[in-house]
Amino acid sequence: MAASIMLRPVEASFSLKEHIYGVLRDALLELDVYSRGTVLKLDERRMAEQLGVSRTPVREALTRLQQEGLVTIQARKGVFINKKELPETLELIKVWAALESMAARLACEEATDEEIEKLRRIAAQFSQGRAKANLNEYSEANIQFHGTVMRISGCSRLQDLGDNVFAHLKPIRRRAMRDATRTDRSVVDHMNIIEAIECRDADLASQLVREHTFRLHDYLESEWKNFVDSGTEDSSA
Amino acid sequence: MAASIMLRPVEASFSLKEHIYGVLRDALLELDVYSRGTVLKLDERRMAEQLGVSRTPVREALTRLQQEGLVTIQARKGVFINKKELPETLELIKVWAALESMAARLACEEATDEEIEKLRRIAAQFSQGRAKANLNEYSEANIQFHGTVMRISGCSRLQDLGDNVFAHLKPIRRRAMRDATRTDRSVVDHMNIIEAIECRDADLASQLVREHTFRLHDYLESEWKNFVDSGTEDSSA
DNA sequence: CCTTGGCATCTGGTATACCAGAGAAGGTGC
DNA sequence: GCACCTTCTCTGGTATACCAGATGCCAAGG
Repeated sequence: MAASIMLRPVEASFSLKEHIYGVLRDALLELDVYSRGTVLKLDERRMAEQLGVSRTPVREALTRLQQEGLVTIQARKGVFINKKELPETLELIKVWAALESMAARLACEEATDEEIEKLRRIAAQFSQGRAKANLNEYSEANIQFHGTVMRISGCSRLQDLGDNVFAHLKPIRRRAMRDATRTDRSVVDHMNIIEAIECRDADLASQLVREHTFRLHDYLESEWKNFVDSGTEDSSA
Repeated sequence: MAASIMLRPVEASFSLKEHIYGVLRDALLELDVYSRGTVLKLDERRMAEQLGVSRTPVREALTRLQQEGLVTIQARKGVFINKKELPETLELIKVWAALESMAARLACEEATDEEIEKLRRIAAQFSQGRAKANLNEYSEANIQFHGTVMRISGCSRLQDLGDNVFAHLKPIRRRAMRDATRTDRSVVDHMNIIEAIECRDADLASQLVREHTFRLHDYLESEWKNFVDSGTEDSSA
């Protein structure tokens, strides 16, 4: 006792391996792999040195990153950042559509009135006008919206996988956000989705989410060239 | 020039880490975690010794296995096999339903006539009667069927995730296979799914696959107690 | 100038040593 | 006999040393 100062327990089971995994992952997801000149090769030793740790935790992190699809490790060659080209990106979107449309379906059964209210609140943060005015804010609300749908589904596995896919698409979403036409459409979509969930219309909610996501799919399919910096002649095979 | 003998490249980059990952994964998936008395704790050192390698490749494999959800690594405690209880299993099935119903939808657009023919051939391997007569054979064809639908979708990411989920459900499927009533129903379902794909009816195909998968969901929900050996008092929280 | 063989070097893979937390076992004092 | 404290051991985490394949440079030979 004695004075009984409050000490919050040190973050339980902190480990370098975990920490470094997070750092690398964030860095990779934030990295603009589409601009020219981005270095695609990583160096275990250099990274370990920069982080002030040995190679071991770095390697464990890289192994996980590889399994997650962010990098490719080639024996005695090196670690390479997986540059996402159009086909991979479109596949990710399809997976995302699969997961979130199922989440919306489940949400129709599981959602409480409070949860639906929360969705409304998130969506209400941006009218069509405000969305265009403050893209960052809108982007944040957008992420929250989709995350909330996933959570309401009550299926944590669905949510985890969805978050993962979502993270991979983050750089893309950031770039796609600029298009004002899409923003408007997106706001309307969200409202319709909420209504479908409120009506407990699982088929409709599922369909709306799927169509909403596929709009991003089709948009990218036609506008991809504007996403990679002009003049990139990298795509060989 | 000059004779030009054909030489196939030696097996590309074999590594212990990869091999051990496969071995452990297969062992874990094959392991009957539902019977009493199954040891849930693993020992890095013992495993490394048994496999005749150092701890390093074993640890890398375990890290990947953890990310995959098969084991949980607790610092200074041990590595534990993740015993799948009913809730987790039901979540897996929902994810599976999400992935495969999307795959069926995509298959309606992508499938060539040959691919549909292949589906028919797989399904034709077992009539309702033969399915019951030879469960192993039916099981194999069943796996092939679902795998083929995923592949036809043309979305490799969908396929990979699906395979992974499918693998986790393998022990469950094996046990659920015994129920003759379900077998009959399953055969009919598959035929209907093929027809929907052939008619390019994406909504229908998607719906049929989803309902087919959810039949397993509901079945487990009601029959789970018969899957774990009677008398297991393990489920605490 | 082009080919070719060898060497220097870079990179991930593997083995091993050591660390510290967690838990159980056993001893000690009441 | 019971509670508490010490200590011992087991476990994963981390650092480090060494290995072998992959690559590229460079020089010798045609």
